[in-house]
Amino acid sequence: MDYQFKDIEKKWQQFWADNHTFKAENKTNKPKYYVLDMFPYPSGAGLHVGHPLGYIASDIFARYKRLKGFNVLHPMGYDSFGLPAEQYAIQTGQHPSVTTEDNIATYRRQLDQIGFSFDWSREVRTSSAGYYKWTQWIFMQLFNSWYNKEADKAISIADLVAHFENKGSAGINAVCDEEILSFTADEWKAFTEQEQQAELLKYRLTYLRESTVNWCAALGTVLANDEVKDGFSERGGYPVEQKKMMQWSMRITAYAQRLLEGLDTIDWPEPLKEMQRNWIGKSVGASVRFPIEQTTQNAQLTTNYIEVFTTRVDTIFGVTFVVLAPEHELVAALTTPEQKKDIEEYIAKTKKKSELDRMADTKTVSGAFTGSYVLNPLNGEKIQLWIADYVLAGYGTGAVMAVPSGDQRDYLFAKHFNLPIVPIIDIQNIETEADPTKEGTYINSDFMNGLDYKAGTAAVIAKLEEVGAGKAKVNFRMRDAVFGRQRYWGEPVPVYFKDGLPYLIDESELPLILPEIDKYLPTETGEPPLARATDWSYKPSNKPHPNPPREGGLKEQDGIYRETADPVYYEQLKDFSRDNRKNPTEAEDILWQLLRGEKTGYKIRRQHAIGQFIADFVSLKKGLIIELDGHHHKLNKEADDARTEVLNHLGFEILRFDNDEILDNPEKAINTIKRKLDELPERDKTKISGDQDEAKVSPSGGDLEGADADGSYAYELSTMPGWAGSSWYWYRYMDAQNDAEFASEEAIDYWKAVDLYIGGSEHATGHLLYSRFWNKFLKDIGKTPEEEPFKKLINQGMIQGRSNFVYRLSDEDGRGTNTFVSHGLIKDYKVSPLHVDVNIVDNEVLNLNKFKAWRPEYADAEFIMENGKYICGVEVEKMSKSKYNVVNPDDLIERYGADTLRMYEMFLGPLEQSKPWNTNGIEGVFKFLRKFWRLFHDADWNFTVSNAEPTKAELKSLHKIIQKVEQDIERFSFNTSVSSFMIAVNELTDLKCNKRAILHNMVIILEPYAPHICEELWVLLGNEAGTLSYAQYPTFNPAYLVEDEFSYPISFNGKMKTNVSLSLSLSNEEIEAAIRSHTDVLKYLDGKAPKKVIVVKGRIVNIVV
RNA sequence: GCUCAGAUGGUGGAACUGGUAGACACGCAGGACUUAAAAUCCUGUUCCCGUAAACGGAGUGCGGGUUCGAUUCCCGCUCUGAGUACCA
Repeated sequence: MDYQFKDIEKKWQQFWADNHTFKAENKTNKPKYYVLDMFPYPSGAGLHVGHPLGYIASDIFARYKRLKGFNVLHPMGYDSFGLPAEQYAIQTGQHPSVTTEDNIATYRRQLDQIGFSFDWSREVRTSSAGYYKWTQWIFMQLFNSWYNKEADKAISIADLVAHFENKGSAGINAVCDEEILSFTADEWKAFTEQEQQAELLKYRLTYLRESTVNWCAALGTVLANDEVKDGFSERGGYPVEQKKMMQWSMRITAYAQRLLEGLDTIDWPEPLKEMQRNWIGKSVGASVRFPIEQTTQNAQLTTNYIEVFTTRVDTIFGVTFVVLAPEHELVAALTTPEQKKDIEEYIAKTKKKSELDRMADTKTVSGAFTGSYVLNPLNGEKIQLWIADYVLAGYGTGAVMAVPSGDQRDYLFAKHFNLPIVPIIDIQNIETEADPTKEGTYINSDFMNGLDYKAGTAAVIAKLEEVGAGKAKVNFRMRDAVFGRQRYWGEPVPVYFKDGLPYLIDESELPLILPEIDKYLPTETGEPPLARATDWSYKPSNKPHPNPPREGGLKEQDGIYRETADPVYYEQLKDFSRDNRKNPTEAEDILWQLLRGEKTGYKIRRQHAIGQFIADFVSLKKGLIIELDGHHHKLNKEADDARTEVLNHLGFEILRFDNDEILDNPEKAINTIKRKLDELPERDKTKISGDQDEAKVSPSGGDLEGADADGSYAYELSTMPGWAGSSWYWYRYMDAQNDAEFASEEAIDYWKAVDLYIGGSEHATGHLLYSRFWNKFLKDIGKTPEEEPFKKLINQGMIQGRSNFVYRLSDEDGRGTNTFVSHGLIKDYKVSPLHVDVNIVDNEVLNLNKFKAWRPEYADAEFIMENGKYICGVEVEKMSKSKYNVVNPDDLIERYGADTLRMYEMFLGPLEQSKPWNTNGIEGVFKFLRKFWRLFHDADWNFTVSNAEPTKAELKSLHKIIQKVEQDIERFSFNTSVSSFMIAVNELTDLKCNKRAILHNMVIILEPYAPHICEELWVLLGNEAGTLSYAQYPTFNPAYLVEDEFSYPISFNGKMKTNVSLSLSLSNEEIEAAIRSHTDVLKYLDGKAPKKVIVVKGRIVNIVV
């Protein structure tokens, strides 16, 4: 039979699933190997061709390791808490768990048909209670721990309490908040419970504190730094502002040094390590205290010095002014009455500057003088105290000592405000700019004069310590990570409040189940969505948990729909409408072009907020809503029906269209709409209270301050951030069903750490850093054995989209015609480019019939072609629906099969390289698999293999590929191994080889790449089904590759001219003699004598003339 | 600005420690089979000169250098992509 990939692939996928072929055991006598993929967030769009790239690579590696005799753990799961499902819930009322469930089903179907060897019995979902129980549990361990600098590890908070009770705060060296108290054991015991808890909170590894956060009003939540791009949220692009809020934080800074050092012990791509190093941002320097001058001291001051951090403490005698950040807490107290106006104006100006302006404008020098002075701690010199926005409140101490001779920003500042510039190094050149050099010796520097950088720095630090004005210090750029957001779809934080202080719930109460709520937005007073929960008010008692697990389904759906929106909700809704308008779907856009303005005779608005909903299109006058059901709506019919009912109540008529109806025949839809509009009477507006556009909006921004103070609720309302669940999931795979522990000790001890982790570099400073942090913590508390969780990491490159264009001819008035010009001819015509679906273009040649069928208005399209073909234009862009360049793996599998897709994705280029997707070469891989299939079959497609002894040439081909593929897999060069397979099969085809001895081994080594076809052939060869995955990998035997002769390339002055075949047994002298007298060589020498002959045995001969 | 990665035919890419540049595949051109198309197979395909072959010349972003020999190592530059950004 011909190669029937569809039947074969279906058959074996079923077989693997039925027989649990890839189930990993937690204990065997085989060596273990753990291959991990970054688990996906199951988005509504499903997989595109770029997603599986890394999964295919890891699958090849996992299968290869199995064949090499390893017990392989290769699991998959879903990072299923997150914003998109929640956004969708807000807009539609659909419960995020339902959306998530649907999306996971799609992912699973798509993953299954690619033939991955995942052990699905270990699947995890971060949003399932059985999983987040342990995320909450880890949170509790962090809450119960503090970081002991002495031991350089996390220790139980109980030990800290014991120490306080015995010795007070003396002798504790902890990573903790700045403003800890000093007390004796007796004083500690005299503290109230509340005072003790407040003090302990300053030490805990997860703690509450007021911090400046990135608040995104549109999303109603706090975002992590890596979720904010240029002052806008990464997801959705909404504006983000800085805001103070009580927030859960994780003391990741306690681990800064270990996170930095650990990088040297792991096999990760250098750029990725570099990103983490920069993110951690270690700088070694000193902190120095500048006493505040007597005359400017006043009663409001809480200290009598300004502390700065510097990496160039050696330049202290070059300090000519000190600068505070405008937000520095001492600014007000240090401003003299004469300068008050200046300073206040400057601060006001700075505040107004948006994040964006500040970034765009790094050149303008600005600042203001406080009127106060500080003293140089080493020579008592009087120094002006300024404020300026180039000093950041969030880094170091929010104050710098300015050395204009050595720092360019200080230099510009000094020039601008006419402050002194003092050179301090003899060879410094400060004519036009600062000179940060460390060469030379010091001048104008008191006791340092004549010393060099190294000696000078040591001397200054010694002196500062002697006078108590400073000490050596290491500073990190990394901040503690915010660990909470005011959202619904995440892990509830297992904490309740007493007297305004957090306490853990009892461990036996875990999991603390996410409660049901009626809608997914902050409350009117700005509290997080969890405040809406009516069946959830956690009380720390022995009563049964008040929040039993949800039974699923949409039973309470009706409750979601109210006829009027509350003002906060409505304001949010309008934000979403705005965003929706910017990103219309294809069908929406087509319809909008036909409806916009008053083309129908009535004013139509699109993406307009009504009640609790956003209508796709609406005529407010006639009360007609036009809804377009995209793909996702189909999953959602119940919810849509319910909202139709509510809208009817409000006096609206609803027309619903399928996406395809619009795409296929927009004219028909328009006619239906027009008829309806004419038919309908004017809407009865009394049914809805007030016009929605004029709804009063509460000014609340969702501030949480004091939320617990009035006792209105006693439980934590924020949920954990997206990175919580993904910071430990690789341990759950080791023992996914365990209900007593996050994973058993035996399982963790067996699998230890991930041997190979494959995923994108976009997680460099998020997931990959937080995971290392939690891993170190889990090790500290004795739960896991390894300091680093991911031994080796490979970044797969991003797959970009590759768009195709057609060129529509314009008429004299510049309007588009229905004629299209081929790409090579566009310079001769007036045309406008239009995206065309890449799936109807083959090697840049447009399929004319498919194009005519693509859109009804192109049915009569005419073409100006070149050489009888219509050639499309090409551009590399992001893969996106609106650019019609999304290539879906489903379509390719339908046409070529999973084995071809797997091999083609690898053949595309080096795994780590980003590249545009291009389907052009896929035929070549498909042909290769057919050719491979044909080796086992005769001309009539009958399975025929010979038991004859293989020839020397056949064995050579085989062993060449065995060696090559092994080398390639070990260095993750999958593209070259695919090429080698093609070479091997081409050679064996030329040799007409159908020997069992050869083909048996070929099937084994190809299995990781193309498992389905190999399983089929394996059984045809007479082996037992299912044994291939664990077959004996063939051993490379170099004896088969030994040659007696080598065809030496002969080059003259490095230019290759000819070849001479010689025996490999000859010595260098014999080779040289043979070459010198060879007729071909003599011909090239043309009578001249060679100056020198270089012989590299088995490689090359070079003749210098 | 800083840090990192990269630049090779019409295209994706190969050349692993300095040793025959362009493997493998796509595309293209020509041919076989066929009434025809598809499929399949064969041949050619870096560029320039040349009808073709032989032969010759140029050639791995640009300019230099080291070397018998450089896509590979060194110096300087250009461009592209990614990360980061007043970090004291």
